[in-house]
Amino acid sequence: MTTRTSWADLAANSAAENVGVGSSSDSIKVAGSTSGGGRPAYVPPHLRNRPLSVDPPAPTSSGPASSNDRPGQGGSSWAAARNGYNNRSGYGGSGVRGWGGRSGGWDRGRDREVNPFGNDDDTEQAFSEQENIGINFDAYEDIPVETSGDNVPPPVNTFAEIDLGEALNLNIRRCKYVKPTPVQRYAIPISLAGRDLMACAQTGSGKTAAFCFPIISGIMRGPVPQKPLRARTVFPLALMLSPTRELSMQIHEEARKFSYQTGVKVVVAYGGAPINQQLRELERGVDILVATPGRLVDLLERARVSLHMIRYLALDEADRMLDMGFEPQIRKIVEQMDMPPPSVRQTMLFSATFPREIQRLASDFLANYIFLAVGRVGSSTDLIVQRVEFVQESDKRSHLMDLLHAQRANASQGKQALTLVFVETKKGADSLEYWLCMNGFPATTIHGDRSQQEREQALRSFKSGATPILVATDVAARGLDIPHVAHVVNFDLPNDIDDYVHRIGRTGRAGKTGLATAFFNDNNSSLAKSLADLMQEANQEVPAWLTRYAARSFGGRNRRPGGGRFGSRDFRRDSSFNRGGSDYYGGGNNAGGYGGGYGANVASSWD
DNA sequence: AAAAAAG
Repeated sequence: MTTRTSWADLAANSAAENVGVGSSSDSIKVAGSTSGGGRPAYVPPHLRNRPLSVDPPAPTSSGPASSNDRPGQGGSSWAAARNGYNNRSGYGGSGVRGWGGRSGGWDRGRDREVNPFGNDDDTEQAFSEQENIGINFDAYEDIPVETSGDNVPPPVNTFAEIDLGEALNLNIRRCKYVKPTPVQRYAIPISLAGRDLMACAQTGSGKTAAFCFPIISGIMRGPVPQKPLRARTVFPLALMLSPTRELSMQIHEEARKFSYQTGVKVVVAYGGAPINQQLRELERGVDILVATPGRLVDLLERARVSLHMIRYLALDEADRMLDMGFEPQIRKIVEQMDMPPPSVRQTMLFSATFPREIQRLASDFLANYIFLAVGRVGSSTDLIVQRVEFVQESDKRSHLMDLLHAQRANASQGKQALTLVFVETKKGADSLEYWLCMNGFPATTIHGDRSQQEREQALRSFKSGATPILVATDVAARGLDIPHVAHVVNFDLPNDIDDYVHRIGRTGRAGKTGLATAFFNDNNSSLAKSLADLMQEANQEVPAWLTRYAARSFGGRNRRPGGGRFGSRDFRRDSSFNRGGSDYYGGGNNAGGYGGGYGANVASSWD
């Protein structure tokens, strides 16, 4: 019963820190102010753009100041939309783009760029009173970083050292990014140098910005492309692929912020949504296309999109994109359509975990690439308390109920903290959701059998706190940034430790503590070893019974030969990489840039 | 074996 008590406490604490669930905000962000005196907390950069005050970002000297830049408030034009090298005209059949020189407030027509920062103010203000999360950049100093490859460009320490262009710099300020994160410090100079990149890094640490900034900047500086004239076919210059629709939407939203008033047009295309609207967006011109593979293939086969002019290719969650299910599709897009070869385009792959086999596949897409692994001090994982409980299948529901009751009992302000429950199957998700609702716990569910509308509605309803419990399959495991998730429950454990890592990474974000509870039973014995190792490395309490399980079970794919390590080592440095060995992860024992304290599976909350 | 991704 002691464990039960500690659960309740943990859940309550986690809940207490996460009660700031807004009533209607879809994008909750944290204060970018100084620490409240607590222990240093890591705040992902994309969560830092919460205004410090009601005032808009300080205008720069480059243009006349305006008190606000929201649409409908008149023709503010303080961001230099045309800044020297950016004189791109509307190609792709869209006519002239009119963002820069708009005249008045009446022209909210098709060429009016909606301010992606505009809608945040009201909701953000409400949160600024409740939260005071600090950004601890000192923690970065200790982060182990490994680079390999020829002539690796040196990292930078500030955005000022990088010449990204004035419009982009302005957006960086609007996002309240003060200083580049480690992955940005390394990846941006590498990308600006035109090099291909394979990077291990977490989404939450500014990964999206790390590949967006150089791409946007490169497009702005690059020559205005002479695109082939082909009716109804568009020729994007950059392609960003991701494994789920929601993640593509998220990347699109981020990229829109970064490219605001740069003249660079970002369009998203994914399945499950009416294609006609996406086609219309494309026809209005596209520089950066964010897409999921299926819809993109559709567009390519209809010849509505051509990859002929692609200069930049970015794969997010690259290890997922190249796993068994996705690989043929990705290969088709990258190798069998009209995309320029690796030596002509610039390719960037990002993922938290890079299994050796995936690295091998990925290297087909790259030319003389640089491998980058940005580690993280162990303390970051301390933000997530991991618990494992032995629960038989038949007891799972009542066990979950106990957890939820404890959370509810301890919830402050009557506001239930957000709980994300992962299950193995879509059917299981529906059935658990139904059961929870029947038992008085407002829940919703997200999985691949639901319509896209239902999926998006579920996510909104969860984020807003209307249904503070979200039952999800692995569709929600990767990359999604859902603020205020206090508790991740692995109702069914995944078969792959990497999936576990991605799942628990949905909590413990934005410097908040998070709790991750896993239900373990005989069905999960193959995961025992890797789970125990992972928890051990993250300084978590490993139950004795789990250690016993780990000792006697062999976990197939999850086993890490040679003691295993976090999969962030360049497989090219492995002398055995061309022998076709069966190692899942590249690797020897701590042979690389990571010291001893950074061993197996410390990937933890990485995306 | 399941999930995701086109319709």
